[in-house]
Amino acid sequence: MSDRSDLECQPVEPRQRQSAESRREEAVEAVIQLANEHSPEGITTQAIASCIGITQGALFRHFPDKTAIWRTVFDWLGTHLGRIADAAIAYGGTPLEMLERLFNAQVAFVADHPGVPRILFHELQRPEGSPLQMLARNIVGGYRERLKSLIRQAKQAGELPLALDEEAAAVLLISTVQGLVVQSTLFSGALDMREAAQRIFPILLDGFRGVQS
Amino acid sequence: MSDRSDLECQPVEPRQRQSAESRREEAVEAVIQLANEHSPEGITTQAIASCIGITQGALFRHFPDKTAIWRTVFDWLGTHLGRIADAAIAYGGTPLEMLERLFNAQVAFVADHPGVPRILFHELQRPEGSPLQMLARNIVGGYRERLKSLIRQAKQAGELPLALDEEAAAVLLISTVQGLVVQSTLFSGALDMREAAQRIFPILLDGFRGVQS
DNA sequence: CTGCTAAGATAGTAATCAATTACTATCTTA
DNA sequence: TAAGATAGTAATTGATTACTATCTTAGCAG
Repeated sequence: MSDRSDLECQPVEPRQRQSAESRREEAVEAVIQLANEHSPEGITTQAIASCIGITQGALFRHFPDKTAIWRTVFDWLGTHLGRIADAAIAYGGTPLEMLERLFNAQVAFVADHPGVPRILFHELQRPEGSPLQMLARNIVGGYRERLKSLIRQAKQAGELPLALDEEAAAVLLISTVQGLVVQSTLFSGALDMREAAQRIFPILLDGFRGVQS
Repeated sequence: MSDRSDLECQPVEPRQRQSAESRREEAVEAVIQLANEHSPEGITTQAIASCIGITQGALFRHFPDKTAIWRTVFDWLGTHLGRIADAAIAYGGTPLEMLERLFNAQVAFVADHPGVPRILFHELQRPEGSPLQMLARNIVGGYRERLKSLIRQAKQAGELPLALDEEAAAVLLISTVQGLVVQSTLFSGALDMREAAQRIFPILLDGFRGVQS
């Protein structure tokens, strides 16, 4: 809030002429990277431009609007997160194995891109029904439906008790990802998120199985 | 992002002269209320001033700086959250009863002030060690230590297994509060946060108790 | 009734924001 | 090789940001 160091990004590249498509992809990466240190509302077009090594005005050669940049970012997030989930489920195994694999895959992705949950949850938390919020809702909601489906399959396979609240369990898994980000900063990044996930997931799984009374 | 409706707050009061102390308290309430719709980085001094019914310049009669406003907000949060935790623990009962009461008290507070987790977690997620981040770390870290202490007591009382990972369990409880905020927006506020907490907490508790093998 | 003080209004400031302009460099291709 | 398309720069726009200087007046002590 005070330093204003401009070395937030490395445009140290040899400054070459790039295609519009390439620049759009670079812009998306820049936004996700900038989200590690700044709130979405604090990410400026100047910062994005500096991050990819072009001037601020040149950014508007590739995007008609700043909101268009955010739309592209959300599209990118939607497809990538969906692809990760597809891969984790397509690998097969028991429903509970798929559930754990999906959870670990999401944790690994967030560990590589810590700004992602910030982007999604920021847009989710605002009341107004902006188009961006609909995209965020679809992404997180879709992830939640996949989780619920796996939990339902685990029930049918006898891996989880039928009395388990599917919706509550799914939301618990989602919020755990966000919780891991908080934990990693609370521990000053001393603990790897993937390692912390290994400690937390068994507790959640026991909770899903319930108490054998 | 586009409407710019100024009716974010209601300064409909009869516009009376107030003491500086009173205005400072109003400013804190205004910030916490504005955090329901905006990210902390998006809360402007103009919005705060409009919210309490004075001009933007008049705000700087009571605060030397904008960071001073945030310091006051964090102080307010620290004392209030600490007071809530003290009350929940002082009420007595078994460690597990105190744990559930503390959890419910925090959920009730967050349900009344949805912007609070946003403020705390926003400051936690940024890497630089700003003075505000130290305050946020103390608040959340202190809450985590209280949770760990209760879990430890529950272990000694035989209410929880000794093998339980205290740290992971405490962080899981903290992130659940944040998860409840996400859930309430994902459900379009159709579900009360307090009610959702009643569904999620038993799952967590079962997870803490572990699987009786 | 009279000053004095502090709360607030009014009206500025420089800096930064998103966005647009006029213009230039570079690549492609007819 | 010349023409058009594309990617880029530099400068500037009006709006908004945090912050400040000057003026006004409410409210209280004497």
